[in-house]
Order: sequence, then C-alpha cells, then structure tokens
Amino acid sequence: MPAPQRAPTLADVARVADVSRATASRVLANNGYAAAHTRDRVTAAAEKLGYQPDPAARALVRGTGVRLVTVVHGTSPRVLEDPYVDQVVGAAARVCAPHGVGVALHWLPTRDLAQLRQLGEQRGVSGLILVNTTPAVLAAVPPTLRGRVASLGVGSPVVASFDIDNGGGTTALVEHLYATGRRRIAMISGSSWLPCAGRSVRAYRGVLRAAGLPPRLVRGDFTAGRGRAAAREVLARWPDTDAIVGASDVTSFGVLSGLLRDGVQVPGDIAVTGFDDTPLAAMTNPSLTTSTHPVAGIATAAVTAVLNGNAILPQTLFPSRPVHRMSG
Amino acid sequence: MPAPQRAPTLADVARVADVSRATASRVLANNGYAAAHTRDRVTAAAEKLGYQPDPAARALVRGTGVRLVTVVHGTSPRVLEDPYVDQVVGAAARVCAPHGVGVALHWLPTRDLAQLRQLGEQRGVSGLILVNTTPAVLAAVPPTLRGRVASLGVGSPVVASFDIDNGGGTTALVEHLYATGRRRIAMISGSSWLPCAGRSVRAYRGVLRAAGLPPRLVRGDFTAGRGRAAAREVLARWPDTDAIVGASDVTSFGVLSGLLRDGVQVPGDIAVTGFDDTPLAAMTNPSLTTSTHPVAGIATAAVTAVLNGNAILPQTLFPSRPVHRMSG
DNA sequence: CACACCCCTGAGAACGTTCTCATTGCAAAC
DNA sequence: GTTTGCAATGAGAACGTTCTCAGGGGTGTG
Repeated sequence: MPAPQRAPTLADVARVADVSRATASRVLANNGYAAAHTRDRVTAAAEKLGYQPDPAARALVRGTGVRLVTVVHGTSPRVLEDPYVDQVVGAAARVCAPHGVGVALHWLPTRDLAQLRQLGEQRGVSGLILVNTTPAVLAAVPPTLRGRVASLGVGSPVVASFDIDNGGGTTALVEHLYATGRRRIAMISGSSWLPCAGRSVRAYRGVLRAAGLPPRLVRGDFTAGRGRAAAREVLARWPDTDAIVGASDVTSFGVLSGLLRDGVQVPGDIAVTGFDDTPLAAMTNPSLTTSTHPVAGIATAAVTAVLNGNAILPQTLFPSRPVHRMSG
Repeated sequence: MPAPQRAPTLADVARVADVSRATASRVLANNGYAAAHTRDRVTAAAEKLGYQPDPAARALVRGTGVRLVTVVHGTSPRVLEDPYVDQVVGAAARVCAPHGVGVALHWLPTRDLAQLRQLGEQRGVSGLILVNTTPAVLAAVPPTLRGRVASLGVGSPVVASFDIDNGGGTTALVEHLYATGRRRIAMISGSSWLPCAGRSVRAYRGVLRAAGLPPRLVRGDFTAGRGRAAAREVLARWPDTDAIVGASDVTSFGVLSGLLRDGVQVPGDIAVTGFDDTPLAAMTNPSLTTSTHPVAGIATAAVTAVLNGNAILPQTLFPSRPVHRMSG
C-alpha cells in the first residue's frame, strides 16, 4: 500500500540520512556543528523527501510568533485604502511567506493608541510593522515588544526604523516647479501629526524661503476628498496660485479632480505634483508628476529587521526620486 | 519577586481554576462535555489571567496551518496592484487575525499553474483563497487541499466558491446607458480566460441583442494601460461610438485617460462606466459611473469557509449594484 | 603514553496545545 | 439491588521542532 500521504517530518529526514533528529535539525536550521559529509547526507535526504519544516512547530519551540502584524496608524480606517499602504503590506506578505509567517493587517485609531498594547499582548505575534508612525505611537509600544518592532514614518533609536526621504523628494519637486517658472507655489500637506508630513512641509518652506517667496500652506490628510477641498481653499485664498504640491498621490488625485471640475487647466493654469508614484499616477489626466520610492525594498528591510529580532536596530533613509510627467 | 512576565498558558488557567489541562481545554475550545460550574470557573480564570491560546501550539497539534495563502491568478504580477485585489486581501487579513492566522499573498502566473501544487505542499498552510479563479486553476489544485480552498471568480461544486454577479451588474449598467440614449455602446472586456469576464461579455451582448444593436467588443486585461489602448482601438474601428463599458474600474481609468487625452468629451461625446467601485472611482474627472460590490463580505465569507474546513461547500453569488456618477 | 582540546553526534527534555482513553459518579431502567 | 448508560473529569500521549547536555572520537602537545 502507498504511504498515507503524510507530510515528511524532520524524523523522516533523519531516518533516511541515518542520523539523529538533533543532527538533522542542526544541519537544516544551519546552527551548530556538522561534518561536511553528514551535512550532505541530510540535505540530500531533505531534498529527496521534499521536506518542509513545519512553521507551527518551529514557532512553538522557538517561542517566536507565527504572524506579523502590520499596524497602520491614522484617524480613519480609510488609510487602509491608500495604495501606498497596500503596496507596503503586499510586499511584507511576500517577504514573510518563505519564513512561514503570515501578515495581519490592523488599523490603529489615533484616538485609541492603547489598542497597540492589546495587539502586542496577543500570542503568536512575531512582531509589529508600524506604518505612519508618530512619536506618540512609539511611546505606546509596550516594552515587551521592544526589538520586534519596525517603524515606517519616524526615526527612533529604540526600534528599527525605515523612512522615506520626504525632505529631499519634496525639495526636488518644488525646485523643479520653480525651475519651470512657477512662482506662486502652494502646498497641501499631509496629516499634521505625521512626522513625514512635517518633513515635507519644512522642505517646501525651505525652498520657497531660499527663493524669497511666501509659503501658501493648506492642511490635508492624505485622502482624495480632502485634497479636492483643500485645492479649492487654496484658490479661494490665493487665486493667482500657479502650482500645487500634494503630500501624496491620493491627495493630488483629489486636487486634479477639484481643479479640472472647476475648469482650471492643468498644467496650463496650475501645475500639480503628487508623492509616492502609485500605479494610477500615470493614468490621470494629465498624468501626475510625482516622486517614486522603493516601497518593496522598504517593506523587505522592515520585515527582515523584525524577523531577525532585536540584535540590530538599523535606521535607514530611503531615497525619493522625482518622476516627471504631464501635470507639472 | 514578581513573576518573570511569561504569557499565561493553559496550564496556568487550569491551576487557577483547579481543574486539569484537559478540562480547561475542553471549556475554552468549547468542545466536549463540561459542567456549568466548571465552565464558569475556567472562563473566570482565563479572564483573570488574560489568557490567550498560542496559535502555534494549537496549529501544531490540530495539524491545521498557521497562515492562509491568498493566491491571485493573472498573467503579470501587476494584478496585485489592482485595488479590488487589495480590498479582498485586506479584508481577509482582518478576518483572520482573531484566529491567530496570518495571510500570505501570492501571485500565480498563468504560465505556471504548477506553482499551486508547491504552495499547497508547503507546511503550515491552512488554506487557499483563489482570486481570479479559472477552471484551469481549479483543476491544478492538488487533491490534498480539497476542502481548504475558496474560489473567487468561478463557481464549482468541489470547492467553496464566492462570486460576484457580473452578469447582473453589467446588464444594469448597459441598460442604464441605453436608457440614457446611448445606442453605439462598446465594451472593453476583461482577460478572456476569466469566467467572470465572460459573464460580463455575455450580459453585454444580451442587452444589445435584445435592443437590436450590434456589439462592439475589444479585449482588455483589467489594466489601465490596456484600457487606454483599447479605447483608442474602439474609436479607430467604430468612430461613432457613444459609450464604453469597461470591465473594471482600473480599465476605465485607462479609458478615461485615453479619451480625455485625445480631446474626447466624457460623457458629452462618449459615456464611460467601470466595475468594482474602487475608492478612486469618485475622484476621476468626470467621476466614474460603476457598479459596487460587498468586497469585505465576500472576503469574510471565503475566509470563514476555509477556516471552518471541508464540511460545507457553499456557493454564493454576491450582488452587483450600479453607482451612478458623472461619466455615464 | 597521557592529557587537553575541539569537532561532532545522539538522547531526551522542553514548547503549549488537543485528543484518546480510562475512570468516576449518578440517575434511570430492569 | 444490580445493571446500563451517560455526563464529567483526569492522566498522559501525541504533534514536529529546537536546544541543552553529556559524551565519543579524533588530533596535537607535553
């Protein structure tokens, strides 16, 4: 009769390779001593049987979790709809899969940062990826989680943090607008409580100050709806505006929507730029000039940092490169 | 000295409730007999200690997996960028989290369906959610996975399947276009190998036939780039076209992009409709008339079906309701 | 030859659940 | 009063891995 179709275990590999389970484990987990010929026999056996370690058993004994929680911070659950967030989470899931770790998605309401504690106290959580982090969020991270947290959006010496060079990216964009003759440049910022939004604003102010121009700043919140409304506010306050810098692509989708609906020519009357280079940025009318970021690389770095544990706490700044399209 | 901050285990609960681990397990997993007062004592103890079962241990002994794999089928990895897919995966992750199960995201290339076998043979996979399923994909599902698979995109008696009423949704949209005076209605279909795309096409043909109108069909692939190109093909072949039905919102984003760039008025010259009601559909210029679907509900149904195992194989059709905006 | 020393290995105990099996009561049926 | 049957419980073995510990066996030095 054929074997009952049970998945091969470490014991099976050990039996085939004629070694003990301990030795097989050492070889396959690649820690501890193992003679070259033993190593070969074990890997051959594993190969032959198509052995795959059981993530559950491994997680159980290692005390490590079994899923990684991606926590997206924001005032409304709609942040989860942002393509930038989607890209981060998607990339994280792809990186985790080979490790037998899954990804759970969670929204952290700004009003209730205490939820972070609950999240961390859950069993089986191998770590946290915080998206849209703020200092307040960082402060709410329970100490038990220290070392298993990666932060996207604010640097910190106590957790691994990965960030986008919003300052550099925004500077490049605003300088480009200036270089193409724009002199009355407005900005629709991101949510003011986000450090990355602050960096963009400072960069914007910096370029204008250097050029001797006054800032025109309206607060946004990274949503398209707010972007649209904010664009109208800009025009109401400063009717001669000739460029609008959006804090995110989604913001600028709203800006384009509002301007075009009001009969404003883009880029004829007003130039518009976004931030993130989401897939649809090339599909708007006119296509959106924006700044691109290595999202997959960021997610990969964050996941590996968390999965490798608390040894190293890297702080990396990823570049922001302008992408010139039709809108500005 | 204080306890060394170890998470409470079932044994702790049992000790506090003064019962055996077996009894505690019975109560908390809610299977097997337990006297009312015992039940109370155990739940009280669990509550008091803040007990959370360890998903890894549970998965290990139950033989059930530890993560759920969402497999998105398509010709290019760009399918993963589709907002519809993002919404499904996000909803799935949210449903899974309380069960201690994570979600992994995977792209299944049309050219290499055999990858599905590898995916299924991986340890720790509690089930598969197939997005964009086709009969060929279903046939490639290894028998060992039967009963742990949910299919989105094609019905089947052997796996749980959840589907959108593409036919009904498309019919409503096309009839709406007809009712508003459009008589030369073209369609840009989805990828031809997808059954749901086929249903939409049939519905489109059906309405036109009933009205005595000839179809104008160009094949798309659910991407914005192809949508844009296809729109131009439509105008090249049938210059008097007065409406274009896109198979997805993303397709129609491309259509809008192409038409507007060519100076066509929407909806003045040509009406455009989408499908899915993605968040950005309200933000295009003009805003996109489309059809909305209970994505979160679909994902929830699929996840619970897989997690509950092979007992029931529901086949559900979810409704598609038209959303009227400016584009048509 | 004896003594370290170091590379390598195996036995066996964890990890935290669930599940099978045997055993206890206790009530109803004979 | 004995038997049957069932609700309720506990003891203990799984599940598949990793890790600690205690040795073997070589080699080089004294």
